[in-house]
Amino acid sequence: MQLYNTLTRHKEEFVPAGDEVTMYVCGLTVYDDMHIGHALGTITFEVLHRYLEWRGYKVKRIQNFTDVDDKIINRAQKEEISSEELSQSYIDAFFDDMAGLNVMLATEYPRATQSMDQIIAVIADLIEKGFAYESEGSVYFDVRKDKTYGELSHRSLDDMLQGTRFDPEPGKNYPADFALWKLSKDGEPAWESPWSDGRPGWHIECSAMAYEHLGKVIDIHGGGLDLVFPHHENEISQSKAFTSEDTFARFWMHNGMLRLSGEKMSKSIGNIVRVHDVLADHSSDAFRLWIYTSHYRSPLLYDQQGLDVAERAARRIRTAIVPRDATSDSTPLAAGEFEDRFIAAMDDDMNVPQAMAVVFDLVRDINRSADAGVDVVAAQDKLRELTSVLGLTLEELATEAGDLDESVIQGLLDQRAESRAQRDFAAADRIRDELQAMGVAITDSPDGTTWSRT
RNA sequence: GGCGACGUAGCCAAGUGGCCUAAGGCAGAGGUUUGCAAAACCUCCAUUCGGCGGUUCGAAUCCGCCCGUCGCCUCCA
Repeated sequence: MQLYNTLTRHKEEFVPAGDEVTMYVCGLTVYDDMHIGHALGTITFEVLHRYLEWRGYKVKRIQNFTDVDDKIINRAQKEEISSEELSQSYIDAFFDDMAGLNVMLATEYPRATQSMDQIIAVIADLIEKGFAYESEGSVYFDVRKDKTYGELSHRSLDDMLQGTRFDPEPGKNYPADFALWKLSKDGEPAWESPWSDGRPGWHIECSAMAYEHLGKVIDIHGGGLDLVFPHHENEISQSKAFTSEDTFARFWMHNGMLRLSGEKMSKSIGNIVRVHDVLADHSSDAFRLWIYTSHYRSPLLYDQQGLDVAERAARRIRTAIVPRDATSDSTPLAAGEFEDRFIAAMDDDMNVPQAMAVVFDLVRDINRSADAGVDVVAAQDKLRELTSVLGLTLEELATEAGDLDESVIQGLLDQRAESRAQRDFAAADRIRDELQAMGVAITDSPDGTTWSRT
């Protein structure tokens, strides 16, 4: 499988270093609801996980929660609850959204606050090795000690300093140095350390947790494109300093940003669409199919209509797995060619849009063959298999009809069948409209009438 | 200012030197089927890939310039 590696800016053949694929994905800072940009990134790496497993690899995927951070502290103070309560409530919400999106969970979800011993040990080691220094109760990483600093974002320290958005902190020896440990003010969450009662900087938790759960060198490190600099750059630097290895992650993968009205969807800009809101009137399949129209490294523009379009596309796939009777003796439809094409697409840097094109080609072939009476059972099984690799459920969106008494629907259907038998089509159509208004779509066929939720 | 990405049909979007007279989804047109629908199936729907030059036997794909959009440059998925 070829994967694009941000480090080398090329697609490279991916082979795990050991028996299982080790994957670390930067997760959320839990101070607010999850928005669909977070879902885009999460699903990108979840699909990679599903695909690698389907191809026979064992995968260990770790996704962290940043549950100590200035924004969490501020928000908790505003709501007059503890930081723990606040972050826990958003972690709970996160798992609700994961279930709603049919996301296969990661192997583990470590939290910064539960990895404090490990974080402090790494920082102490970095000081001992001379890569970090203490200053006024805080600890900073000395980026000038790392001659390869900038290798991921492909820029030199000089380039970075030209950015001029540096707000030099008094304790730093050098503006580009970053905090490993921060002294906490009164009333802020704090952990005991050799340097002060404080809390970890943002970057160190990922290195410490990756090391703790996956080892010194990991196969794949993932996250959003906006994390390349400084977050992942700093992770590489401090991790290499700590482990003395010449690399931290063999592959760095970054997904494109979700945009809303031209701008990146971001909590700080405030142009947010919550996962929860999208799932209120769209199936997870529709959300995924919408995402799957574009490649994971491309930016994606939020589009309400795009979700509606995807809903119809989802229905098209669901229709193709409805059981069909074979009435012909001809050879059953084989799906091997489609599977080969699916694999070829996915092996090319997870080209999910291409893989979806294959899926839709299979859908057409199933419908065509089934109409001709050909046995499509095996092909339908293959369709289910391939779509499940992409996390599709092929289940209908539960709507108000879900709360309806099915006997009521059946009663109306019986009435309509009676009307049709008497060729009173006006009455039959009235009942059909009535059902439609309830969210029930009906389909007549020679074998009778079936219904589904819309 | 520095680094980088993108611009393909009405919309979304794949394709990055010949298999492209360019996937797939949605929308649209005609047809089959149906009491009528819906769904499904068949046919059609970009001689063309932001613009202008260049390299090449050959370019949507490589190079240059221009126009437009976006990301990162210590909050960010």
